[in-house]
Amino acid sequence: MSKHQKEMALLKEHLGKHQLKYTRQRELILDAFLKQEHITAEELYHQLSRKDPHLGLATIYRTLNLFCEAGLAQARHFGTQTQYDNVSHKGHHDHLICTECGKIVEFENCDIERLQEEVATRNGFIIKTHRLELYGLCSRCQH
Amino acid sequence: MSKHQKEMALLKEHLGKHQLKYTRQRELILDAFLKQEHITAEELYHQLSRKDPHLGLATIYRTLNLFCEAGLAQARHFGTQTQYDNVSHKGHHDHLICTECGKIVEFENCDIERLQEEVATRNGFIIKTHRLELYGLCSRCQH
DNA sequence: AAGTTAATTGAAATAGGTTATCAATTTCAA
DNA sequence: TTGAAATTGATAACCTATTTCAATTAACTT
Repeated sequence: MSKHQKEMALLKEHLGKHQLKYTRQRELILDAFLKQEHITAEELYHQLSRKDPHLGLATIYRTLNLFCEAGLAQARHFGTQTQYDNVSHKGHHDHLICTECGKIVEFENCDIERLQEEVATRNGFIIKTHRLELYGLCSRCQH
Repeated sequence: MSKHQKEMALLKEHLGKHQLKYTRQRELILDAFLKQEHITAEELYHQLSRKDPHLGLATIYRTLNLFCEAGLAQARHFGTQTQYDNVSHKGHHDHLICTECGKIVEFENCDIERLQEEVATRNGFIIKTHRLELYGLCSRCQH
């Protein structure tokens, strides 16, 4: 009895619609992925290589991209790497970043998100995800 | 007599503070960069290779990164490439990006910016710059 | 239950964008 | 003008992500 019934059902639905197969690897990767809020392919690869040393990195990438198409994950390019966000973890958060010391504070602001929706609607867009980063100096670095 | 006195002054100030030198290449790249609203290193390379065939791609990358440090440019990762935004282009603008066709709509929203300031203040930060990107589907790609 | 077909996998090669290396050149201060 | 230090161009190296391909596996058929 898996903990992720809903997500697994979603995945199976997507697989069925596209003549894709439900494999041991996809199940393994799904379980590991859903425990995270966001993760890179590389990190997931290392986590899983303990359980199954033969699982290839290419399979991780292929499967994470599959999750994106199935609506379970969302890719976000952050620096040089791609973060795969777990969509079922609804608390999306934004970042305050100190350019001096690198400190990162996460925050969430409903008012900002509402205004974002307004802007999108006004331009005919439907937002699937977003990124907001505020760069500046934290209290300790202001001198 | 360059058109970009202000930006050039900013660059020279940064160079002076960091024991860096003002070179012919940096001047060339600055002039070309400031004519754009945003551009990739590759694109800039091709534009400039007509004027100066010996200008190397590595120099473009180095210089664009320098501009980021000097506060003239801002890097934005889109897909596999990096867009360098011209900060001096009137009023900072944010982006609505279609994940399907790549269409980019620029917008500005004072209310969002005000809320950002509030969040920063609440966390003891002083914002120097920010980045807001909304990803989704444009009106034409919603089917 | 065995056979068939098409999707999937792992390993390695490849791709694409960006950065590091290094000898030669250029800037800038003395 | 000279000399130390930064910069450049060419290319190699790097890193992340995708493609290739033969072997394997899932799922449908009989």
